[in-house]
Amino acid sequence: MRYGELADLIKTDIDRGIYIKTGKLPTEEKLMEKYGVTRYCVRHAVDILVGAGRIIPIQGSGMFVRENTHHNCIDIDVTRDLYEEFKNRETTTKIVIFQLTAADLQLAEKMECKVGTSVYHIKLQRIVDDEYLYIEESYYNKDFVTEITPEFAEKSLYNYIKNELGVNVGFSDKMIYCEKLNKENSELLMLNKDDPALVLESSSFLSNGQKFAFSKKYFNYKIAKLFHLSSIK
Amino acid sequence: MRYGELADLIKTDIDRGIYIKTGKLPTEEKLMEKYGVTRYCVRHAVDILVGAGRIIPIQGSGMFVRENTHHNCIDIDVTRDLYEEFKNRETTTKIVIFQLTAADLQLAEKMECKVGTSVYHIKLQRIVDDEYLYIEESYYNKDFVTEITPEFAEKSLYNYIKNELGVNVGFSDKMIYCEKLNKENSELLMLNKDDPALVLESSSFLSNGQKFAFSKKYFNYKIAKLFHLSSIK
DNA sequence: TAGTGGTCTAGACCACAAA
DNA sequence: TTGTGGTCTAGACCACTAT
Repeated sequence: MRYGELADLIKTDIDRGIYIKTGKLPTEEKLMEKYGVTRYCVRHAVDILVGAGRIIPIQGSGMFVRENTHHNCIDIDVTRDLYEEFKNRETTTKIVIFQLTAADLQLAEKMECKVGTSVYHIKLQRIVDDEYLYIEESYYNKDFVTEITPEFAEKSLYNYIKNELGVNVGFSDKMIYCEKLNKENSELLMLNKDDPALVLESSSFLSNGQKFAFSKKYFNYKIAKLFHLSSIK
Repeated sequence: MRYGELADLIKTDIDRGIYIKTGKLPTEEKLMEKYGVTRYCVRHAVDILVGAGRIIPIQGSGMFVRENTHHNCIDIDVTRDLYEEFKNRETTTKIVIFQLTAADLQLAEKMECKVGTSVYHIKLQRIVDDEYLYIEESYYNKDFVTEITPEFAEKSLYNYIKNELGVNVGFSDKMIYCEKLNKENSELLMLNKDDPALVLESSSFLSNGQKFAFSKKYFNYKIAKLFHLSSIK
């Protein structure tokens, strides 16, 4: 078994709550026995969950599980695929803009591509549990993301791009700030002009470093909270 | 050499720009030779920088360096010690509140401590390059953070707590959202009431899981941007 | 002192990218 | 095909926690 798979198994167990009583994982040795793997595999699997903030290992004491107490909050690292994140909730998507355009100077700069490159431009509203949670305006370089349809844009574009189009997603930069809503966007969020918005800008790159997407999400400041867990060295 | 030390060395080299020409690190083998360490050490050191988003390793191709293009932005993971982050810039701190109080019910809940526990309560303004960048209101459980003085509160409390008091800092939770400023805080940021604020709430825990600090930073929405780099598995 | 996680060695072979 | 990073083995010993 690969350590990535083991990490998924352990994460599933944690989410199922089977370690809630003790508050900690079995020892490394017991995990080795339980899954029939070597220590290498166990440690690397655990490392993944440590990086995600789900496990706090304490030398000499054990590997403590952090139950996720942040309900109704959005993990910064999953904002790439909020459709998936909200799959167990009542989610509606309304597409406001869906078009293929040629990049002008400004867009070309933002997308790090040549002027004139074909770029998908999508804008949508996401309503979760009857609340207007966020609006998203995104751009995809057609050289890499060759074919998008509105049907997929409504759902998980990330999954589609990665699995159907076989795009090699590598890494992403995120920027978080706050600004006053303009009239148009405020109406799309059922808020008032000049109300605050939590803005999350995201640039996505292929594993070879080429930028293939840029998106800007405007979260409803009344309900949206992002969270981020981290261990400190 | 420990892999943590090696990570620091490599990071320093990256920051000094010695890999700017090639855009990538030497191969693992060359790093092994250069520093006289084993592959274990090199890989673990690199892992740390990969986790921090500074290196993108591509199998078969090399370890590419991501130059940090986010000037004037604040890495989410360094918000624990912004004094250190801004040490090369003109930074002024004004303390608004500095007191030792007994936790009431509300504060006890926030600090996950007993009612009546002694808690430091500090509120300050941070002015960077003549701009009112943020205000911070923080609470420290005196059971763990035994002695704080205003002099240290003005500077790097994180360093002081970790190195002078020997507190075993383990991990932290962060929550990011957006709200309208009240009158008092808006004045401390030289903004207007009901202007937006980017809020970063942070809970800090000892490595044994006990909560020792809670803080809330209100960033000036006109100038503050947070960023976060991540690789995607 | 016993048990737990952390660091490290010295290898082997695999998977992927570029030439 | 070659060079690169990724996965893995089978150990050893260290550092810290709890008792």
